[in-house]
Amino acid sequence: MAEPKLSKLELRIMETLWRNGQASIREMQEAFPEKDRPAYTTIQTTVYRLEAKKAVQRIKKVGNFHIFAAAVSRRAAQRRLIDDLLALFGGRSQPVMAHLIESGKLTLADVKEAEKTLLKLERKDGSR
Amino acid sequence: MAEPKLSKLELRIMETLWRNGQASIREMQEAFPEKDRPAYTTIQTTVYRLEAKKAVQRIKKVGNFHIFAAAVSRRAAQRRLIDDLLALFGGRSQPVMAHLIESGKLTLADVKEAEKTLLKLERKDGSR
DNA sequence: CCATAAAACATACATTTGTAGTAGTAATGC
DNA sequence: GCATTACTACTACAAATGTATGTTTTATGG
Repeated sequence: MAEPKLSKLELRIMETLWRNGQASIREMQEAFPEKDRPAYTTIQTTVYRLEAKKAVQRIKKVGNFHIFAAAVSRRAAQRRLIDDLLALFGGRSQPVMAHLIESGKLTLADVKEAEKTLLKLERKDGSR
Repeated sequence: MAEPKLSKLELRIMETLWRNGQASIREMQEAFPEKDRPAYTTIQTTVYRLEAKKAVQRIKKVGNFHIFAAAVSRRAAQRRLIDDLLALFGGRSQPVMAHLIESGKLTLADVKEAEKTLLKLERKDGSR
């Protein structure tokens, strides 16, 4: 259970923690757009679940409210997401790339950047 | 509801249909590795749900069993998956690429290929 | 024809996720 | 010091998903 799987809503909540470093339930709630903002208790329940999954932790109490912080990094969480998706594609990246291009979400700049990173990696680490 | 969202198990079942063109429940079930193969009725229930979602349809009856075929293409289903994932990243591909590289799943060849495709697209379609 | 085997169909149930209400408790404003 | 407000803790519930059992129907082999 290295990286717990996080749901959509859980991820949206984590985003506030990742961005701010820490936050109260109220702050996490208010980070949602006024239109279509879940109830306070909805966020609360979800944060409790995140806590049960060890994805967040309480770091202190200020006044009568608790302050939470992420216990898993954005990187790790995102990595988990992508690995899960990739598994559905039999671990192959190529179809994923193809779809990204198709939907116009992948720019040439993105690709150039990736290429640069890959070349750099290859130089340092032939073992891939 | 252009493209229904398909769950992990549903996708694994669809895979058989996409690959074979058509299949009976029994065939879909037997496509799973003997080790860790869901019960016949599990597949059946899931196929029925796929039918309710209009992702598969019965095309004929042979003997006492039905033959099903996919009613959504693999491409469309995969596209939906990736769009959903991308939404979690604010629609940006870059983080996805970064993670693919990090996990060693994206080869330089994949990137070169993507680049070629992109360049070709750009020439034909400046509106992107 | 009819017993049997296979498949269909209906139903059930646990877990996860999104959603929220309610009751109790703790700060805070005077 | 106490009313009001804000937050916590507990509970509830529906939809989606994975999983399966029980019951009925349909072919099929003799």
